[in-house]
Amino acid sequence: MSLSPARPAAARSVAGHASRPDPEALLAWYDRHRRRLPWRAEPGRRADPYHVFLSEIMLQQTTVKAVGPYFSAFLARWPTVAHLADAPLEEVLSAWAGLGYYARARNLHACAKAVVARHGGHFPQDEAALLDLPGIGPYTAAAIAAIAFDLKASPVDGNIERVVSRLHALDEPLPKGKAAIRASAAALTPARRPGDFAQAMMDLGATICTPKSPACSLCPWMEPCVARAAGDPARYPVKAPKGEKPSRAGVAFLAVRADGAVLLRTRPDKGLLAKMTEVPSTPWGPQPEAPEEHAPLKARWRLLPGAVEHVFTHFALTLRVLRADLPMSAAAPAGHRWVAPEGFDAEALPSVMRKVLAQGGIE
DNA sequence: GAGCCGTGGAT
DNA sequence: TATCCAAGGCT
Repeated sequence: MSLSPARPAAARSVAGHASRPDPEALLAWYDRHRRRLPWRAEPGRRADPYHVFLSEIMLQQTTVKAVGPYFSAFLARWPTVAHLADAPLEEVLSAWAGLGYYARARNLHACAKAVVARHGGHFPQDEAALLDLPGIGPYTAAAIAAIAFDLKASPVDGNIERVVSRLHALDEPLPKGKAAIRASAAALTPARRPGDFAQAMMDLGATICTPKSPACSLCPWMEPCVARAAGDPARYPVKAPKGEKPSRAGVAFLAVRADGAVLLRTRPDKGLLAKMTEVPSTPWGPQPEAPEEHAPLKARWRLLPGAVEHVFTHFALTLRVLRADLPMSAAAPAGHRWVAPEGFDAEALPSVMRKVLAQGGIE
């Protein structure tokens, strides 16, 4: 790719030519408007690498608002990476329940163990070594390197993709166009305050350069922005069209014992909701299956009114719920267990299963 | 490279 | 209601 020749930072636009975006202008904006977030250090200081790591994993495809309470809870329960490494995986999964993308929780735990085993409990100050850790990909490795250690790294998340593609009017559809965006982002990154620069880019994307109707008049880079000059910044980033989302259906078996305990089991080690807790059900397929042969135990099953609707990343699920009330003498079948509602918080119950329980009036 | 992997809020 | 999307990574 070709870069425009370097010009003094103070250069102003010549007729028809936008000036080069000035990193210092963005940093000055950041110093005035930076968001206060639980995982961020005070201005002028570096954040704890463990805090940066924990927040970055939680923030993958997840909103700041959703992460807040989970971040606080994890930090209170496991104050250091060594504490997290020593925790049982089941406890980490139950603490993560509700946040989604559960492979992150399994990798978070594996990563904590690896940091202790490989690096003596300290995160390596090296992008390549960070990238080698489980659950840490190109974005997160660069983010930790930049934010925790102020190394000259260029994380590219959804915010930065948007900012950079607009800045240069890069219109090659994603994901193919990501290479050019990454190169542009790297070229923009200054040697001074690279960590603040990365966070400034993300804050800019989150608050000014938003997906729809961006607030260009408030943007420190309004003048050099090519998309803004062209009049339609919201067109960027251009994305490849996505396919249809299929539907699946199933029937869940809500067995309730006389004392209120519910029959639960743990999902398989791999695939959707791996190792999470579930209410037993038929397989989820394109067409609902006959429930009889899938019931966990013999009982008088009654169909509850309504259905549970839940949308996963790549399919939509409709779950009808059968309920049966069992006596105290009912034994849990192999692989199943009775769990009282008071014990739900200690279970790794994903949201879809909370919905199933709620359908039976249980919570 | 493309499919898999959650959830909830905004528009 | 439908669609998008939010600090992506793994296989």
